[in-house]
Amino acid sequence: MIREKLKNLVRETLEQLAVDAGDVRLEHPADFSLGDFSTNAAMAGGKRTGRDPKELAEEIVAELNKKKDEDIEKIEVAGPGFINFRLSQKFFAGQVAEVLKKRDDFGKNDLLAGKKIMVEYTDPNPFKEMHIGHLVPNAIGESLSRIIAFSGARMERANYQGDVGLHVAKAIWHFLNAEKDITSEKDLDGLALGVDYAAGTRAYEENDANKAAIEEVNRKIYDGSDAGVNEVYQRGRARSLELFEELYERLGTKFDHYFFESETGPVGKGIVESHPEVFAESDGAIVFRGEEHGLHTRVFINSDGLPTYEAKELGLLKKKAGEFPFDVSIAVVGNEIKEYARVVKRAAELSLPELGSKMLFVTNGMLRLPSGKMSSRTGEVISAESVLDAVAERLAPKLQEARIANADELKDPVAVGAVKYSILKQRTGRDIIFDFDKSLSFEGDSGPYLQYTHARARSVLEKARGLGMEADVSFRRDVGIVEKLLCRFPEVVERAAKEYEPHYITTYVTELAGAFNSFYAQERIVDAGDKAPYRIALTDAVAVTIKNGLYLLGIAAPEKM
RNA sequence: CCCCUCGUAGUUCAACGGAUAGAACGCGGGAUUGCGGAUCCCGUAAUAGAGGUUCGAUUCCUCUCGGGGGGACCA
Repeated sequence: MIREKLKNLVRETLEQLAVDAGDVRLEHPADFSLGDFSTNAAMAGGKRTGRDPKELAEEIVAELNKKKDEDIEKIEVAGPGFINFRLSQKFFAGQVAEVLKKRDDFGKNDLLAGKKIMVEYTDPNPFKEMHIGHLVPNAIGESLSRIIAFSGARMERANYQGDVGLHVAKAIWHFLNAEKDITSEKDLDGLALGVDYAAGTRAYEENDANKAAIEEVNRKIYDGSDAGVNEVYQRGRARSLELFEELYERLGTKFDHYFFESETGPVGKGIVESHPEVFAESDGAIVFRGEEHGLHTRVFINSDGLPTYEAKELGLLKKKAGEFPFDVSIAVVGNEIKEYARVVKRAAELSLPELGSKMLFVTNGMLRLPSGKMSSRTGEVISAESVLDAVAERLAPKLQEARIANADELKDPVAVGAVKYSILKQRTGRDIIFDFDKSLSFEGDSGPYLQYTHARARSVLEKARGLGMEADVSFRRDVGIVEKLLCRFPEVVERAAKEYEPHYITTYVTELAGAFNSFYAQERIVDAGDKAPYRIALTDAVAVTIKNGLYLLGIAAPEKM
């Protein structure tokens, strides 16, 4: 890659001049007019050797100029001592050709080659409906998965679901208590979608008799002693998982592994019990003394002998490794888990040393409405599905103008894209303000903007093809921002993979789409002039890159819209 | 009280210790009636406060103020 080439060139020259500049760093100047790459080597070197940075920069440039090849047009000193590189038209034209050669593979890199990485995300609870909050880890996890795979790793997706616990008991108790019929489709769906859970929760808080009855059901779920409970449990659980699958499909996710708390609990308990040197007994519970590690103490097995979230997490880690011997295990979890996760990781490092060090948590914030948290006016939790439906509804009028026969088919891909974009446009870990009226306008900085730009480019290409015009990178215009941005895509993907941050891709694709739209407004692509073949090639390269970028965000790229 | 985290245009977000802090929405103005106007162009406006480190700080350190999360049997 050109970056490595330039870096080596600078390194070599510094060595030759006997200048110690520490770690040589190459970056892109903030302004395209300054050049394509710049290094602060002279400033760093000047400091170490006590020399004037600008003077040293001139000396380095003089030496670099002797070595430059046809990819480099100009090397110059600017500002307080930056050395700026300007690449040649020939280089950029070559890059456009490269994009067209690689097509769907453009942007792939080998940062994680040879690594096995498991990504766990979404993590809904059976017997409850997936809510608006699940959209965040789903969008982040799916995007991370694709970025990681694009960076050369063998990646597998995992989903971890809470199929046991008090929330399940509440749902089942209410279902039985209300004498609902498990063979009724309507009752079954109500159970799966959290209707009984909500009512059960109210009953639990209402009086002690209900509370005791629900706790009794909870025990029966654990020991499987009651045939009636078992049947409702099994059917309800199965129906929940089925409904989740429908939503995963709509969102564009397909998991390779499913883990359940009913399985991780016993495994986790076993791990805790077999490591008395790590865990300690306290007030009838088994805890991990986090204070000794600058953290806080947490209970792993409660005084009833049941494993808590923390112990289950250890069990999960072991089960994951059993199914897929990973080098890194990433879990996308909510911010509120952050502090627990640190304790769990430390405990895992001590009890499962070969696995604990491979644990990594990516945290995500909440999806909030501007009015407050994530519930609607009535206080009901907003379901993930209703959010997508609402966005799709908003799109309907605009899609009437779409250039495809069945505009209805576009509703979902565009709605999902709009929602995912608003989640992935910002750094992970912070709350996302989701405003139907403002932040989700489909103009400017948005998912539909990217999809529209892609469709527009495809449409131009189709027209060119209809006229029998061929792309050709050898007829070039003056290189513009579009070309310069195009060849940065692979390094953007690499950075996103290195930092586990999808938003770098979002920012980049938006910038590229903007640059292309400006280009489109200024120059006619398909015309009789001799520059048309190059412009067609450039348009194709942009379409390929936007499509790949959208893919990495988990957003569809329709041919028309 | 302790730990973590975040404070950037009116709003929602960017900025790998670097050059004039960059977009979008909003607001104001405009686009030779030519490939898709869900577009493009111009303008408007910001680093919470005070110190420190550095040639250079939105970024690192300290304190203050403000928001969010966590602090033993729920996740």
